[in-house]
Amino acid sequence: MNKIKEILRANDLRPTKQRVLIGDYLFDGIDKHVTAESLFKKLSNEKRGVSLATVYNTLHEFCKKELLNKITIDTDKVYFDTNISSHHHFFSDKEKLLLDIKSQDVIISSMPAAPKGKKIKKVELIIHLED
Amino acid sequence: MNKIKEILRANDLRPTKQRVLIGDYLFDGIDKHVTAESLFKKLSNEKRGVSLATVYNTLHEFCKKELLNKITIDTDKVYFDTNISSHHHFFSDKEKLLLDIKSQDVIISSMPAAPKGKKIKKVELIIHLED
DNA sequence: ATCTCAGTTTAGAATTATTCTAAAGTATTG
DNA sequence: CAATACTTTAGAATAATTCTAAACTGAGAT
Repeated sequence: MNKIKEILRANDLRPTKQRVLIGDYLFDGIDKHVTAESLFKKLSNEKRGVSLATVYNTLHEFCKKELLNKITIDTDKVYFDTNISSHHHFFSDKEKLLLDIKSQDVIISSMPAAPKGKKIKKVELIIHLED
Repeated sequence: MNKIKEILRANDLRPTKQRVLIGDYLFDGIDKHVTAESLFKKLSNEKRGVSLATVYNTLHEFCKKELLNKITIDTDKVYFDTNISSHHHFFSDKEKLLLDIKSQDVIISSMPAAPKGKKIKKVELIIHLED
């Protein structure tokens, strides 16, 4: 029994070869930050490849199903985080390196109310680093 | 005496027509969020225009001199904030609307230490909104 | 004022992540 | 197995930004 296939079916996504390949890599139990490009390169080594378009499609589908967390911190690349529990990030602008912050390490003790007619979807704290 | 020229000179930037025009608009006392494109359009109405390349150059120079705050919240546009005091933002992903949060409305009572060899450059809290 | 030159502006080309398109392939259901 | 709706894919299209190299200009020296 392939865990990924279960997950895909549970989310109304057909377990195609490509999705299983991508899912197997992303959800192997180790938290990861990937970009479309990094994931594409990683999987190009596999015998059966996946096209870049499919990598994009799949990342977006996984995001929509909340299997991945999209992080837009940098203008020229979108990061996807396999850790979907609430947590924040360090980001080194120079190396374009994204690091997790343990959730207990940040305490936000006061937050504004959302503007009228809006709800809070997500709170994202980014600590930019320099040398 | 033109205030912008003073500011430019104080920051080792020659007070060219274009920089003065841009500075006059940006630093008129009213906090603003602009993108290169929005600023370019705004200034195109003026009699003497400014090229898009110059808008980009100038925004980056102003950022480097810390006259502006760069906000990268969205993959496809960079925002520049004329309010350089420490504060946070709401962002509506749907309308791509950026709103200031009054600095006293957010209290971060616990923060992690920076990783070894790094310093904290900037702390950015973004509250994503939905309807 | 005029000259000189480093600093600046500019149009247009180049770059690059991402999205789109439409044709070919495939999983699922009956 | 056949029908069909969902997927994948290569390559084109898009769009913000950066680059390039030529023309222009501000500021100090003469």
